[in-house]
Amino acid sequence: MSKKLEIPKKYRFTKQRKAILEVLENANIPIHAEDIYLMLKEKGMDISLSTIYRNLDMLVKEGLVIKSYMMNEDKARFALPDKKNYLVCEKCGKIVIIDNCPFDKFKEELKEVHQFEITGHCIEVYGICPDCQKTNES
Amino acid sequence: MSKKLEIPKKYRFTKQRKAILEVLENANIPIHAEDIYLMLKEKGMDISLSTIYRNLDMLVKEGLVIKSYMMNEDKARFALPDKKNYLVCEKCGKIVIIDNCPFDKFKEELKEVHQFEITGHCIEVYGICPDCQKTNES
DNA sequence: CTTCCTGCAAAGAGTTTGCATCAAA
DNA sequence: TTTGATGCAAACTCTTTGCAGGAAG
Repeated sequence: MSKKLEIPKKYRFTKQRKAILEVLENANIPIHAEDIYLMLKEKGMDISLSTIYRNLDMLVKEGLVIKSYMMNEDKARFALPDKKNYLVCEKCGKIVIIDNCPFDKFKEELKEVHQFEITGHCIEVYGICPDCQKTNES
Repeated sequence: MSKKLEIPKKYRFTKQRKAILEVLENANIPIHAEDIYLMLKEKGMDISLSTIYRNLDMLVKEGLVIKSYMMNEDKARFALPDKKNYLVCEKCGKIVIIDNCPFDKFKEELKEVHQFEITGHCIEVYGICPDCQKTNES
């Protein structure tokens, strides 16, 4: 489905970069820079947060990674492009990825109305997840 | 179209709050806290940034204002709910509000697939605006 | 070898908080 | 009056940057 992530040849293939990419590939929701840091620390890797930020910046610049912020959170989340559309439960914070995003029709309409040449999008939807609908305690 | 903004009665109606709301009502795109600060300063009002942040927090908590972050920007933007869906030009940064968001059909589909009770959404679309399409200099 | 990358520590930027004062109600 | 709201300055958190040492090619 999603093509394998490749670091452009103009960058060196260091073990830190490799590790960061692996974490992103295994994550199934957008995660924080610090999550990556902690996961790698836990695996016994000695990496610094600034290395993670520097590499995430590079990946975002290259279009390989999507950076986003969730409502009422003030730290960035990072994910591979196929995880950029998500549902968030307002009660428990659970995140569910929306795949097969039916956004393309919408995109056509937008293109005509605003004459923008559309290059990308990011959709964030809020709601109450099935579990939280059951437990009706605020 | 959009209903008049009302501060819930449990809060006092101070001149600072009134001023902040006015700025948000007059803004036609999501703006930064500092934009509000500068606009009010310019009008001769003596207000502090922390008051602005405190009031924006309150407004967001009350659901009267939407907080969002734009890609490659690390400061929050605030807007009335009718301006939460927008197009951003990747070249010049121009922001165009999407109104009559054709998102409702999509919403139904999401509801069925994920069984979330949808309460809100925020769409960010990237592209190249008509002006930047003409001037083909990177 | 050369150049890019990393880790560390310090700096920056945006946002939040404590506290005394002020002003709605 | 009473109590919530403000302004100021200091504190915080996330992110970025400078620099010297390290590793990829």
